[in-house]
Amino acid sequence: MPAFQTSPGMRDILAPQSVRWRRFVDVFAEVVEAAGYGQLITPLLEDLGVFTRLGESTDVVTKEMYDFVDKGGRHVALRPEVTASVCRAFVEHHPPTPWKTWYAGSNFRYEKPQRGRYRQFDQVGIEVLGADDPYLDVEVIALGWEFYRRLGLRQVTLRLNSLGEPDDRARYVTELAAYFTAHHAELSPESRITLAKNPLRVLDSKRPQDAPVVAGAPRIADCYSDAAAEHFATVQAGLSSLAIPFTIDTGLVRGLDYYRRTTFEYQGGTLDSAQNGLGGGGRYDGLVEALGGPPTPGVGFALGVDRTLLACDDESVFVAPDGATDVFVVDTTGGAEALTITSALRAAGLRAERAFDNRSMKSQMKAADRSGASHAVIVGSNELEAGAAVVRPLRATLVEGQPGQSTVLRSDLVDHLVAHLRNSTS
RNA sequence: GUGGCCGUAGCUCAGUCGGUAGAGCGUCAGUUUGUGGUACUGAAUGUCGCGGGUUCGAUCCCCGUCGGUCACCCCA
Repeated sequence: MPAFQTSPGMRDILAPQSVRWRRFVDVFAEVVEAAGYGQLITPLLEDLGVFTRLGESTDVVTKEMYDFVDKGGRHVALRPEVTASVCRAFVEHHPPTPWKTWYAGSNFRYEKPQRGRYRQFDQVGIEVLGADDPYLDVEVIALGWEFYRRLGLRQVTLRLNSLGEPDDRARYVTELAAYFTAHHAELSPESRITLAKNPLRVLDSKRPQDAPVVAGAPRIADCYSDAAAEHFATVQAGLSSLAIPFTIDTGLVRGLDYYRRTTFEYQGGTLDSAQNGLGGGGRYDGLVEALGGPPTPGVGFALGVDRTLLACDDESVFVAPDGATDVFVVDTTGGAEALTITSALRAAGLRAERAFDNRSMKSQMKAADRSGASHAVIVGSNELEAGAAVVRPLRATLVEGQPGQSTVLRSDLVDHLVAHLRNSTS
């Protein structure tokens, strides 16, 4: 057993999985940059206060934060999400609005790890600050939808809700609290505790015991102001005009309690219900203000990389691209030839590999085969003397009695291979 | 944080009614010595998660611990 291993809920991601990981971010960047979003890179570490502004009733802030006092006496924390950092950056740099940003990176939450739930986990997301337009909500939701489509995911569903204006929401929470208090005895013990902290979250309960009470609860829709109702109607109409299917879920209450108006969540159809939330987001306000800025509306989402990748696995979609090399250089004369040949091939833009430790011809050929290279370049003592090399196709030699290999002068080798590979790939 | 299940070679797992352990895959090397996908032969690798207890003796029983997993919770 190794003396050290990764901390709970944290892990190493090796190739080829890491390749897929990077591709994932690349695809996301392609989708959102096509819509004019610019990447924002923020520190993993922020002043604790940046995150406590997220709200007192969220476990993410109150119980799950990695916080500590640094050597300078500052109370800092590893970010549990990045929306707060985006708002902090907005206040710090006051960019022109609407400010459209995207990000990708790790977040930290001290939770009990499970599959699809890690203490260090990655998210990609977008945030737009400074615009109130319902069509912006539609754009944001549509970009997430388009991203899943680009990955190849088919079984994603979109759940949508509106929490109304802050006043509506406050009024609703009061009504809800009164209702649940009246049905206190019917609630599960866990939900009673939740009720005291945040009545909205009781709607999220997955315990069967709570189902009847939750089903009879007042609806947020009845509390909408005219403005909120109109905003929500426009969002729905916009999604419909883009042919993006959604279902209204009045029980959809996002975890962080800064949301108002539109909230949404993408769910994976193949995942178990406990971990089926692929990503989600919504409209929020008050956050920029809480961080010392002017009143500024915001909207955005964050998508979990792990869960989305799990969903991709279930649908056998977005498989890791193979890092196949083009040419594998076999050198049985000591390795110096392989050094110069691979170097020249790489300079010419080809992916070239070689063997080390002066292994046997057979061993090197095996490695060449495994590398996925389409051609092997073979240099033995004969070739070395003749100033040449053997070029052997590795994938086409299945034909009986046709080795198909040729001897090429070293001076022509690179050009020969470049021409050859261009032909076979196009 | 609470509860259930699990923890044996790099990977997937078998096994010992308690006497320190195996398979497949993978890796490496060979199969008359300059050429890869199949086949054959052979080899290496495990403190049987860790600590303690019971026992003449534990990988197998008991306790604890750590890690994983599932549910709750939370959320991505």
